[in-house]
Amino acid sequence: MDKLQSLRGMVDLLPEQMPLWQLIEATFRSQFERAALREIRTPLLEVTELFARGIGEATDVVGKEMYTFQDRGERSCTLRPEGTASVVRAALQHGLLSQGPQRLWYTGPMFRYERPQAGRQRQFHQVGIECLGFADPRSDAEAIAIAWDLLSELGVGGLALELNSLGDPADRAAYRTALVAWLEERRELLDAESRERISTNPLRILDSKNPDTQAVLAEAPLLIDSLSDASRERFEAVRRCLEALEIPYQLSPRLVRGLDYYTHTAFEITSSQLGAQGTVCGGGRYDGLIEQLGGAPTAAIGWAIGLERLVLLCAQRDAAGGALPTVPVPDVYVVSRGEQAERQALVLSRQLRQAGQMVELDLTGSAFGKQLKRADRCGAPWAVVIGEGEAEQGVVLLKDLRRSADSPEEERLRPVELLRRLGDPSI
RNA sequence: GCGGGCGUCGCCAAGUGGUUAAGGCAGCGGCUUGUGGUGCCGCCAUCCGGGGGUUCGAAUCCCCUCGCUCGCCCCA
Repeated sequence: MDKLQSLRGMVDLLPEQMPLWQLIEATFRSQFERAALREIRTPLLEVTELFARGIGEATDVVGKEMYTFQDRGERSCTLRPEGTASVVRAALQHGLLSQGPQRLWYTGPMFRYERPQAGRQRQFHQVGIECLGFADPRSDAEAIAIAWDLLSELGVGGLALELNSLGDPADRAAYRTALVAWLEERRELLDAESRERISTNPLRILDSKNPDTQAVLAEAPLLIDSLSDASRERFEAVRRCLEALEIPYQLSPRLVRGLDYYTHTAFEITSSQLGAQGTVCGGGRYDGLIEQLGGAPTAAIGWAIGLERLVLLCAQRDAAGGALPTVPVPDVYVVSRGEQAERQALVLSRQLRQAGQMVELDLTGSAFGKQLKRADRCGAPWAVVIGEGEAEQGVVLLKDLRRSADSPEEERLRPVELLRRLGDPSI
């Protein structure tokens, strides 16, 4: 295939798909506005070090999934694989946090060099929020509620909120020690990959998909049991808030997020309707990240939703209900023939647009029959026809395309009358 | 990085060794030089993702390669 085509995992969004995307975008904008979040936009390209330091050198994302290259100034640059590190960087760089806590949201493309599959591409889109400078357990619940309500408002079904607490770094270190000791005693019972991970990333073993390993793990110590009293109380406070909000959740003691910066509350919202990549929203608290990136110690919580996955869910919902948003159809289709008429049609189209109408102007110069056929097919309710005769008389022909064949409705009007007529919704 | 499935026109799709590769949709042109939804006619892949091989002969068999797709891993 020597035809030019997009890079692997980079997909085009075609006009037909855009109405659904726009509906989703409008929905989250409105949702965020009502929650007093403010939008922030950051560059797609950042210095590599931002992600190495923020997300963690040992993570899969940093270790093997980033688009990293040298720019012409010999700087190591990386296409952002997620939004949180960039938002924190921007907040620090511009001193946003010195103005108090910040509730921020963002959306845009992210890049991860992975093997594409259902619900996963190399360039994909996320929408997310980052609440910087909020430590109260209520902020965890508030953030989760915003995600939950957004998904509910979009009507996606089959959702489940999975919740866990990772504790603070000291809790995690204590747990890690306990878990490694426990695993070492049962090394022979684990699959090969999990055995490797005992030394590299033992917490991740808990996520193993291997059924035999899972059976062994059923008895493993739980992170929850290694939590300090303070961490445990904090987690319980978050749970009480969710209960007050009547947001159902299930505890997932095995839930370990893949980015190093998470602390305390970690959660995922999954859908049974997504195939293998079932997570539509993931997030949690990252109380250490801001300090890690050079700021003062600052508590924070955030999440991200994968838009391709959300679109998939909404499309399923709509396919079932039969109400996919569609591409808008013009109000008026303008047909003309003859040099003078064609020029008048051009001018009239602009006037109609300035008056707020959606206008498609036929520029083909083909026979009236052809132009009217296109007018009909495009779905517009009205056609305006300007021929040589009309052009000379300074009138236009307004045709009602929705009339049946036996009572063709057409009317000669002066352009000013036409503008008034089409501008009036009562016709 | 590792597995499975697939690859014929913009889209859907027949064809599975034999001379010119069905059909439908969309598109374009036409059917008494200016009037639409139907209808009719015509045009629209010298070529079957690409390369090599087997064969008298391949889109149909074999090999390689690229791509798409689903899954593993990981994540949103």
